[in-house]
Amino acid sequence: MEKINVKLPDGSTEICLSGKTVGETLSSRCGDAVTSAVAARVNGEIVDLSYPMDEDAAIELVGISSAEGLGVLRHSISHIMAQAVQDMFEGVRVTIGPSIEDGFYYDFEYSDTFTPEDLEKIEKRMREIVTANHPFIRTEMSREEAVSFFENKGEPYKVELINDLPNDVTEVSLYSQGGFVDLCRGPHIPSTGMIRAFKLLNVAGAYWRGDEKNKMLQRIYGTGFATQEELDDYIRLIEEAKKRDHRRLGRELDLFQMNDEAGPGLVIFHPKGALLRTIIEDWEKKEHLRRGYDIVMGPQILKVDLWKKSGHFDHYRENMYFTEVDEQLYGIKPMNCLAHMLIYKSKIRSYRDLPLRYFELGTVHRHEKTGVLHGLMRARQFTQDDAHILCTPDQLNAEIRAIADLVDYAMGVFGFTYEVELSTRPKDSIGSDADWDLATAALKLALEDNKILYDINEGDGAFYGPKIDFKLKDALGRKWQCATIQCDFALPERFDLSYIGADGERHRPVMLHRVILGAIERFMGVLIEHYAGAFPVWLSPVQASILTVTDNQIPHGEAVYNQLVDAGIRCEKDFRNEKLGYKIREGQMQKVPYMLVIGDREVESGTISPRQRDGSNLGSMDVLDFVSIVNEKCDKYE
RNA sequence: GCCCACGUAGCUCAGUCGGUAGAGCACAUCCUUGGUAAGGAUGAGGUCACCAGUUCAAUCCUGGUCGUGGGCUCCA
Repeated sequence: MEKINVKLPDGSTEICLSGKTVGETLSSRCGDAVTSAVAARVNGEIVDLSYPMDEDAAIELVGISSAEGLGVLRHSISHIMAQAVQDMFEGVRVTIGPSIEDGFYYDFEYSDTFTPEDLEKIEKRMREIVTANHPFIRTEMSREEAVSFFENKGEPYKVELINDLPNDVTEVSLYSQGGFVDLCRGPHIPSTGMIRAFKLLNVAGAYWRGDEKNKMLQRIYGTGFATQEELDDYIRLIEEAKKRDHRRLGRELDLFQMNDEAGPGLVIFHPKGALLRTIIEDWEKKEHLRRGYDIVMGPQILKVDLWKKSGHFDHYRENMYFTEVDEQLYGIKPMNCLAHMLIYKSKIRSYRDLPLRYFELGTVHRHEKTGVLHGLMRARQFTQDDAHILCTPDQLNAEIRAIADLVDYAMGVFGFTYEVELSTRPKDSIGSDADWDLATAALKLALEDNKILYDINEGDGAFYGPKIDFKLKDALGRKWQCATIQCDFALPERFDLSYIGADGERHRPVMLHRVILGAIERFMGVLIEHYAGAFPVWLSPVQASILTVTDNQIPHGEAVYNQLVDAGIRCEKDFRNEKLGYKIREGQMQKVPYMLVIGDREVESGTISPRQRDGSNLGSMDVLDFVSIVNEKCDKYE
C-alpha cells in the first residue's frame, strides 16, 4: 500500500495509507465530527464518505447541519421515498428526485394518483427503511451498461437521462440502498439509519423535465432535517405562514376581496385596503418628485399598430387583451412604456433636457394563465410604480445607481432586506448583440460601483433588454420579486427617439424601465404577510380606534374624533353598547395600533387613555399630545 | 393552460350510506351602562357554486361549466 499526504480538516497534514475511504481515514482523527458528517470534500469536490483515497488530498467534512449537508441528507431521503413508493405501488416509473431549497421531491409516472393517505403509508414504509439502516452503495457503469440495466428494469426515464448526457461522459454512477438502485451523481449519506427527521408534505403535478409539452408526472414533496426539533420548527413556520396569508388577512381585516362574479385575478379594494394603497401611492409620488421624476399618465388602451411598432404584439401578444373601438383594434396596455415614448416624442429634445424621468402609477392588464393567479401576488390587473428614464449613454451609470439607491431606501422604509440578480438575454428577444452586451455591461458596472453583491440569472432578461431584479426578504425569510431595472436600447430605436447633442447632431437616447415596489398589489400582499396584518402606524389604515366605556361618554368621544380627524389622524369610532373588554378584543383582532379609551375620568379631565397594540397603556393624555406621538412615528416610518 | 384536491349561512366548519340542512362567531332587536382580549335573551339568515343527466325524489350519484387551493410552466 502506498503512502499519501492528507491535509485534515483541522489544517494538519498526515501521512496515510492509500486505498482507505475518506471516512476511515478521518475516523481515527476526527472522531465525532465524522459520525455527524454526511459527506466530505476532497480537493474541493463533494464526495461520499466511502470515497477511496488514492492520492494526496485536502479533506473537509460536510456536516449534516450545513446547507450542503442538508442537501445531501434530503437527496438521500428522496431516494428512500422512491424505494418506498416503488415497493408499494405497482407500475411506478421513477424519474428524478433532487433536494431543493426547503426539502426535496421525487417525480413519478404512475397511472393511478397518490392521495394524502398514501403519503402517510409511504412515510411509514420509509421509516422501516430508515430503521433497517441500509448502507448507500455507489457503483459505476459504462453508459451502455447503464442503459441496458435501466431498460431491463423498465425505467425509460432513466434511459432517457443517460442518453441525453454529454458525449464525453462515458461512465455513470448508481446508488443503491436496500435493493433499490437509482441513477445518481451523489453523494449520499453513509446509510439510511442516519436519518432522524423527515416528513412528506404534499402531492402535485409536474411536467417531465419542466416542459409543458411533456407528460405530467406526479411529484411528492417532502422535507428532512438533522433533528426533530428543526423539523418541528419548519412545520411551525409553515403554520405561521398560513396564519399570515394575505388572502386570509385581507378578508379578516376587511382590506379587499376577489369575487367570482367580477372575475378571477381581479382585486376589489375595500375602504381600508384602498386607504392603505393610497398611503403607499402618496408616499411614492412624494419620493419620486423629490428625486427629479415627472409624474405622467397614459391611456389604458392604445391602437394595435403602436403595439406592433414596440414589439409587444410579436413578443407579448399571448399576455395581452384586445378590444375593438369604431372598427379599430386596440391593445389594453400590459406595460406603461408606450405613452411615455409618445411624451418624449412630443417635441425636439436637447441633451440639456436629459435625463427625463417619467413616473406613472400605471395600471396594466395581463392575461395570466388561470393556474398562476394567487390573491394580490398574481393578479390580471395591477398597478406598477413604473418609470421610464431616457438619458444619454453617459448618464446611464449614474441613473442606474440612483435607482439602486432608491430601491435601497424604499426597502429600508418598509423594513425589508433584499438580494440582487442580474438577468441576461433570453431566447425570444429583439435588438443587436452589441446593444445587449453594452446594456448588460452598464447594469453590471453600476452594481459594482454601488458595491452591491449579485447573482447572474442567465437568459432570464426581458425580451427588449437585460435586467436587475431585487428580491426582497420578508419577516419569515421568504423572497419576493419586486423592484427591477431593465435596460433598453430597442424601444428608443423602434420609436426613433432622438435628442440634439452638444455637437448639434441627432443622437439616440438610452432607456431604462424600472419599478421600485413592483406591482402595488403584490407589494401590499407582501406587506400584509410581512407585518402579519399589524401595520406600523404610518401605514395602518386605521391608526386609532376611540372606545367609550359607556354611552355617557359618546359626546366627548365625538369631540375627540373630530379633533383627531382634523389633525389628519386616521381613526374610527367604537361607541357601541358593549363592554370595554369586548371592544378591546375587537380592536386587537383588527390590529389597530392605538385604542383610545374614554370613560368618565377622561371626560372630566378632557383627555384620552391610549392603549397600544402590544397591550401597554400610555396613561391619560391630551388629544394633541397623542397627535404628536402619532405624527412623530409617521415621520420616522414607524 | 396542465395534474390533483376542493366548493354547505357574511366567516370557520359539521351533516345527509339519495327523502330540499345544523353549530360557533358575525348580524338585528331587547335587557344590561359594564375601565383594558368575548355580559345575557330572542331573532333573522342557505335554490348546499352553476348547468345538464340518472331517479318517484339530487346538496349527495354521473357529466360539463365556473371558481378556489397545492404544484408545474410562466411572471410584477
